[in-house]
Amino acid sequence: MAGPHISSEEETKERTSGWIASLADRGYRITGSRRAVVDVLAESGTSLSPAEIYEQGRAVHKQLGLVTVYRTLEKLEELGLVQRVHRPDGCHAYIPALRGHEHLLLCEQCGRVEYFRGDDLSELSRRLEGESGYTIHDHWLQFFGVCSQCQ
Amino acid sequence: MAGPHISSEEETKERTSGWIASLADRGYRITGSRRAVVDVLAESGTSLSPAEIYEQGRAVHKQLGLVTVYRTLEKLEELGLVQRVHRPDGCHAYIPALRGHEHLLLCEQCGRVEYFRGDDLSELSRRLEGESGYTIHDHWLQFFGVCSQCQ
DNA sequence: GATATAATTGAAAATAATTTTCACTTAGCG
DNA sequence: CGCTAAGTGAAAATTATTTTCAATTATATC
Ligand SMILES: [Mn+2]
Ligand SMILES: [Mn+2]
Ligand SMILES: [Zn+2]
Ligand SMILES: [Zn+2]
Repeated sequence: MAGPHISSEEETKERTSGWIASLADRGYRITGSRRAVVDVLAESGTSLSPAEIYEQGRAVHKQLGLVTVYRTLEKLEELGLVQRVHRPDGCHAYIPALRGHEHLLLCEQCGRVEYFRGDDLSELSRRLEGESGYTIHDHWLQFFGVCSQCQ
Repeated sequence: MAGPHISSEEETKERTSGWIASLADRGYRITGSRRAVVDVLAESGTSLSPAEIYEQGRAVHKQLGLVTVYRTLEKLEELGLVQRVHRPDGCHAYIPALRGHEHLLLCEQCGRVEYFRGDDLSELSRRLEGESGYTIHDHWLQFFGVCSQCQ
């Protein structure tokens, strides 16, 4: 059971090419604008809003439009590659999506995002089902704190 | 350790008067508009968006304005009495705030909200602190399912 | 490599959600 | 009762997002 882990440069490069391949597989064309959005978000260790992706993406592809950032996020989300992060201070930023049974550890200062596995909430879940009469399908678990860089 | 629990009519009445008292204590005036917003949200078993509060609130106080709904929510939030709920499908709805160490169980169908206690994530939290170098301050835990009514 | 064509683009316009402005009203104190 | 600062709703302004549209371009086919 591996602990939370900042993605290495290797891994983010793989993520970038994987997302590009997924877009192509689905029949979407690979354009400079889409490449820019993918590059920026796949290689970011922190969550980014559409406006931030736009800003950073223009460094890669200067004619990038904000509209295309929205449109590309929509497609990446549909492919299950990115998702919104929910935070107390706002939920309009995106991250590489959780894969399988994963949860988040978030830095309150810098927005850094880490992924972890290995929680076991099945007992609690069963207890709640019994007490409430709900059929439980899913859960979210997020920890908030300050990363070592920010301390 | 009590299980999750739909608030009784008694309890929601108390919540309503408690919120009104808190607003008054803080020096805010008690108006028909504020009363309407408080009534609607304090007595609701489901999360409500500002527009829904506005709509329901007009049944209580017909000249209520949407602006005042926003302004009242802002004050109730500042007093720690209400908070936004975060859901996969959107985070613009409000609920009576969690009190102390509580978490949510949400119905995916009807929006019903239940509160529970008694999770223990301290071991997991310590493990993550050790592995990540973060100092963890807080966590969110939410279960999603279908309530007994909706099944 | 050239060509055809449907997908994609960015700018501008439209829409939706929220906030601000403002002239009028009123809750709550004396 | 009055006084007055706080609060109101309508309308305007702002912000985030989506839609429209004419021009461009990625890719399949030759
Ligand atoms: Mn889990
Ligand atoms: Mn907890
Ligand atoms: Zn940090
Ligand atoms: Zn339900």
